[in-house]
Amino acid sequence: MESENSCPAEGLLKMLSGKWKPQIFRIALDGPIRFSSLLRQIEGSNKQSIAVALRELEEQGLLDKNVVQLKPLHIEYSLSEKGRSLIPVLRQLENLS
Amino acid sequence: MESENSCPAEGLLKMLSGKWKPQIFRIALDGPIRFSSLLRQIEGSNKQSIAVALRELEEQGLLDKNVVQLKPLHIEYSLSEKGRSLIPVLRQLENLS
DNA sequence: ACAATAAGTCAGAAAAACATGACTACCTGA
DNA sequence: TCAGGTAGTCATGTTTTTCTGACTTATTGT
Repeated sequence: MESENSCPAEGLLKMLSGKWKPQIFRIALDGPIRFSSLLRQIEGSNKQSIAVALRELEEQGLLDKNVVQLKPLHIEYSLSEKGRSLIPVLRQLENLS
Repeated sequence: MESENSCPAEGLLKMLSGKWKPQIFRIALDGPIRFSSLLRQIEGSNKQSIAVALRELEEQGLLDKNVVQLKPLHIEYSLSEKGRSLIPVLRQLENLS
Protein backbone atom coordinates (compact mmCIF):
# COMPACT_ATOMS: atom_id res chain seq x y z
CA MET A 1 0.00 0.00 0.00
CA GLU A 2 1.32 3.34 -1.03
CA SER A 3 -1.58 5.72 -1.25
CA GLU A 4 -4.32 6.63 1.23
CA ASN A 5 -4.47 9.67 -0.96
CA SER A 6 -5.82 12.30 1.34
CA CYS A 7 -5.45 14.91 -1.36
CA PRO A 8 -7.89 14.44 -4.22
CA ALA A 9 -6.12 16.66 -6.71
CA GLU A 10 -2.77 15.11 -6.04
CA GLY A 11 -3.16 12.16 -8.36
CA LEU A 12 -4.37 14.44 -11.07
CA LEU A 13 -1.46 16.78 -10.65
CA LYS A 14 0.85 13.82 -10.96
CA MET A 15 -0.73 12.87 -14.26
CA LEU A 16 1.04 15.75 -15.88
CA SER A 17 4.12 15.88 -13.76
CA GLY A 18 7.50 15.08 -15.14
CA LYS A 19 9.82 16.80 -17.51
CA TRP A 20 8.05 16.08 -20.79
CA LYS A 21 4.43 15.21 -20.11
CA PRO A 22 3.09 18.75 -20.26
CA GLN A 23 4.68 19.34 -23.65
CA ILE A 24 3.52 15.99 -24.98
CA PHE A 25 0.01 16.66 -23.79
CA ARG A 26 0.11 20.06 -25.37
CA ILE A 27 1.17 18.73 -28.73
CA ALA A 28 -1.54 16.08 -28.48
CA LEU A 29 -4.12 18.87 -28.36
CA ASP A 30 -3.41 19.56 -32.03
CA GLY A 31 -4.04 15.99 -33.14
CA PRO A 32 -2.71 12.46 -32.88
CA ILE A 33 0.95 12.16 -32.04
CA ARG A 34 3.65 9.62 -32.76
CA PHE A 35 6.70 8.48 -30.90
CA SER A 36 9.29 9.40 -33.49
CA SER A 37 7.88 12.78 -34.37
CA LEU A 38 7.73 13.76 -30.71
CA LEU A 39 11.35 12.81 -30.46
CA ARG A 40 12.14 15.14 -33.33
CA GLN A 41 10.02 18.09 -32.31
CA ILE A 42 10.70 18.12 -28.57
CA GLU A 43 14.29 19.11 -28.51
CA GLY A 44 16.39 17.96 -25.60
CA SER A 45 14.23 14.91 -25.17
CA ASN A 46 15.24 11.30 -25.57
CA LYS A 47 13.72 7.95 -26.53
CA GLN A 48 13.56 6.51 -23.06
CA SER A 49 11.85 9.46 -21.45
CA ILE A 50 9.36 9.91 -24.25
CA ALA A 51 8.57 6.21 -24.18
CA VAL A 52 7.99 6.26 -20.44
CA ALA A 53 5.92 9.41 -20.60
CA LEU A 54 3.71 8.00 -23.35
CA ARG A 55 3.27 4.76 -21.46
CA GLU A 56 2.28 6.57 -18.29
CA LEU A 57 -0.05 8.98 -20.03
CA GLU A 58 -1.72 5.97 -21.56
CA GLU A 59 -1.88 4.11 -18.25
CA GLN A 60 -3.44 7.14 -16.63
CA GLY A 61 -6.01 7.13 -19.38
CA LEU A 62 -5.17 10.50 -20.83
CA LEU A 63 -4.04 9.14 -24.18
CA ASP A 64 -5.36 6.34 -26.32
CA LYS A 65 -2.83 4.24 -28.20
CA ASN A 66 -3.74 2.64 -31.45
CA VAL A 67 -2.02 1.01 -34.37
CA VAL A 68 -2.76 2.61 -37.66
CA GLN A 69 -3.03 0.02 -40.40
CA LEU A 70 -1.85 2.33 -43.13
CA LYS A 71 1.00 2.88 -45.52
CA PRO A 72 3.89 3.09 -43.12
CA LEU A 73 1.99 1.12 -40.43
CA HIS A 74 2.57 3.10 -37.29
CA ILE A 75 1.30 3.84 -33.80
CA GLU A 76 -0.71 6.86 -32.87
CA TYR A 77 -1.56 8.35 -29.51
CA SER A 78 -4.54 10.62 -29.24
CA LEU A 79 -6.35 12.42 -26.44
CA SER A 80 -8.87 10.23 -24.72
CA GLU A 81 -12.19 11.44 -23.38
CA LYS A 82 -10.55 11.90 -20.00
CA GLY A 83 -7.68 13.74 -21.64
CA ARG A 84 -10.06 16.13 -23.34
CA SER A 85 -11.82 16.74 -20.05
CA LEU A 86 -8.60 18.27 -18.77
CA ILE A 87 -8.54 20.95 -21.43
CA PRO A 88 -10.84 23.45 -19.70
CA VAL A 89 -8.93 23.01 -16.46
CA LEU A 90 -5.66 23.82 -18.15
CA ARG A 91 -7.19 26.75 -19.95
CA GLN A 92 -8.31 28.10 -16.61
CA LEU A 93 -4.80 27.66 -15.27
CA GLU A 94 -3.40 29.67 -18.14
CA ASN A 95 -5.67 32.67 -17.69
CA LEU A 96 -4.72 33.11 -14.09
CA SER A 97 -1.54 34.32 -12.49
CA MET B 1 18.65 30.63 -19.57
CA GLU B 2 16.59 27.62 -18.89
CA SER B 3 13.08 28.38 -19.94
CA GLU B 4 11.57 29.47 -23.26
CA ASN B 5 8.44 28.03 -21.78
CA SER B 6 6.47 26.86 -24.76
CA CYS B 7 3.81 25.38 -22.56
CA PRO B 8 1.78 27.98 -20.69
CA ALA B 9 0.39 25.71 -17.99
CA GLU B 10 3.73 24.15 -17.26
CA GLY B 11 4.96 26.77 -14.83
CA LEU B 12 1.72 26.62 -12.95
CA LEU B 13 1.83 22.87 -12.74
CA LYS B 14 5.29 23.18 -11.27
CA MET B 15 4.01 25.44 -8.52
CA LEU B 16 2.38 22.46 -6.89
CA SER B 17 4.81 19.81 -7.96
CA GLY B 18 6.95 17.99 -5.46
CA LYS B 19 6.20 15.41 -2.90
CA TRP B 20 4.58 17.55 -0.24
CA LYS B 21 3.33 20.76 -1.80
CA PRO B 22 -0.12 19.47 -2.73
CA GLN B 23 -0.78 18.30 0.82
CA ILE B 24 0.57 21.48 2.32
CA PHE B 25 -1.57 23.55 0.01
CA ARG B 26 -4.56 21.46 0.89
CA ILE B 27 -4.08 21.92 4.60
CA ALA B 28 -3.63 25.63 4.03
CA LEU B 29 -7.15 25.74 2.60
CA ASP B 30 -8.48 25.20 6.11
CA GLY B 31 -6.60 28.09 7.63
CA PRO B 32 -3.13 29.37 8.47
CA ILE B 33 -0.48 26.72 8.86
CA ARG B 34 2.73 26.44 10.83
CA PHE B 35 5.99 24.67 10.20
CA SER B 36 5.98 22.44 13.24
CA SER B 37 2.38 21.40 13.03
CA LEU B 38 2.76 20.44 9.37
CA LEU B 39 5.67 18.32 10.41
CA ARG B 40 3.45 16.55 12.91
CA GLN B 41 0.38 16.10 10.77
CA ILE B 42 1.98 15.12 7.47
CA GLU B 43 3.36 11.76 8.30
CA GLY B 44 6.40 10.58 6.42
CA SER B 45 7.54 14.13 5.91
CA ASN B 46 10.67 15.75 7.26
CA LYS B 47 11.94 19.17 8.35
CA GLN B 48 14.05 19.86 5.32
CA SER B 49 11.41 19.06 2.77
CA ILE B 50 8.69 20.96 4.54
CA ALA B 51 10.99 23.95 4.95
CA VAL B 52 11.88 23.94 1.27
CA ALA B 53 8.29 23.48 0.19
CA LEU B 54 7.12 26.36 2.36
CA ARG B 55 9.90 28.60 1.09
CA GLU B 56 9.05 27.80 -2.52
CA LEU B 57 5.33 28.19 -2.08
CA GLU B 58 6.03 31.57 -0.58
CA GLU B 59 8.44 32.56 -3.37
CA GLN B 60 5.85 31.57 -5.93
CA GLY B 61 3.40 33.81 -4.15
CA LEU B 62 0.94 31.12 -3.18
CA LEU B 63 1.46 31.56 0.54
CA ASP B 64 2.04 34.61 2.67
CA LYS B 65 4.42 34.29 5.59
CA ASN B 66 3.96 36.34 8.66
CA VAL B 67 5.17 36.49 12.19
CA VAL B 68 2.42 36.38 14.76
CA GLN B 69 3.25 38.59 17.72
CA LEU B 70 1.33 36.53 20.21
CA LYS B 71 1.84 34.39 23.25
CA PRO B 72 4.14 31.77 21.82
CA LEU B 73 5.37 34.15 19.07
CA HIS B 74 5.33 32.03 15.95
CA ILE B 75 5.24 32.08 12.17
CA GLU B 76 2.16 31.51 10.10
CA TYR B 77 1.71 30.80 6.43
CA SER B 78 -1.62 31.52 4.84
CA LEU B 79 -3.05 31.38 1.33
CA SER B 80 -2.36 34.52 -0.63
CA GLU B 81 -4.71 36.07 -3.14
CA LYS B 82 -2.98 34.13 -5.87
CA GLY B 83 -3.18 30.98 -3.82
CA ARG B 84 -6.91 31.43 -3.39
CA SER B 85 -7.28 31.93 -7.13
CA LEU B 86 -6.12 28.36 -7.60
CA ILE B 87 -8.95 26.93 -5.56
CA PRO B 88 -11.57 26.78 -8.32
CA VAL B 89 -9.08 25.16 -10.65
CA LEU B 90 -8.33 22.45 -8.14
CA ARG B 91 -12.00 21.96 -7.43
CA GLN B 92 -12.57 21.42 -11.12
CA LEU B 93 -9.76 18.89 -11.17
CA GLU B 94 -11.35 16.97 -8.34
CA ASN B 95 -14.76 16.63 -9.95
CA LEU B 96 -13.34 15.06 -13.05
CA SER B 97 -11.36 11.92 -13.57
C1' DA C 1 18.87 28.62 35.32
C1' DC C 2 17.13 24.79 32.71
C1' DA C 3 14.45 22.27 29.57
C1' DA C 4 11.32 22.52 25.90
C1' DT C 5 9.25 24.36 21.75
C1' DA C 6 9.47 26.81 17.38
C1' DA C 7 11.59 27.47 13.12
C1' DG C 8 14.84 26.62 10.85
C1' DT C 9 20.07 25.47 8.39
C1' DC C 10 23.70 22.34 6.77
C1' DA C 11 26.29 18.32 5.04
C1' DG C 12 25.95 14.01 3.47
C1' DA C 13 23.38 9.71 2.12
C1' DA C 14 19.71 7.47 -0.28
C1' DA C 15 16.17 7.30 -3.64
C1' DA C 16 13.85 8.75 -7.74
C1' DA C 17 13.95 10.81 -12.24
C1' DC C 18 16.22 11.46 -16.42
C1' DA C 19 19.75 10.71 -20.22
C1' DT C 20 22.89 7.79 -23.22
C1' DG C 21 24.21 4.47 -26.27
C1' DA C 22 23.70 -0.14 -27.80
C1' DC C 23 20.52 -3.24 -29.34
C1' DT C 24 15.79 -5.54 -31.26
C1' DA C 25 12.19 -6.40 -34.50
C1' DC C 26 9.34 -5.23 -38.11
C1' DC C 27 8.28 -3.03 -42.39
C1' DT C 28 9.21 -0.54 -46.76
C1' DG C 29 11.45 1.37 -50.96
C1' DA C 30 15.37 1.08 -54.13
C1' DT D 1 19.64 -7.41 -50.25
C1' DC D 2 20.49 -3.43 -47.99
C1' DA D 3 19.61 1.10 -46.06
C1' DG D 4 16.37 3.65 -43.51
C1' DG D 5 12.22 4.50 -40.83
C1' DT D 6 9.26 3.36 -36.81
C1' DA D 7 8.74 1.98 -32.14
C1' DG D 8 10.56 0.60 -28.84
C1' DT D 9 13.76 -2.11 -24.66
C1' DC D 10 17.78 -2.62 -21.65
C1' DA D 11 21.81 -1.68 -18.81
C1' DT D 12 24.24 1.81 -17.25
C1' DG D 13 25.46 6.42 -15.70
C1' DT D 14 24.34 11.19 -14.32
C1' DT D 15 21.41 14.56 -12.13
C1' DT D 16 17.76 16.02 -9.21
C1' DT D 17 14.90 15.33 -5.28
C1' DT D 18 14.17 13.84 -1.01
C1' DC D 19 15.61 12.15 3.64
C1' DT D 20 18.46 11.88 7.91
C1' DG D 21 20.66 13.50 11.78
C1' DA D 22 23.32 17.00 13.92
C1' DC D 23 23.33 21.67 14.94
C1' DT D 24 21.54 26.72 15.63
C1' DT D 25 18.99 30.86 17.55
C1' DA D 26 15.38 32.80 19.90
C1' DT D 27 11.52 32.47 23.06
C1' DT D 28 8.92 30.50 26.72
C1' DG D 29 7.36 27.79 30.98
C1' DT D 30 8.84 26.13 35.57
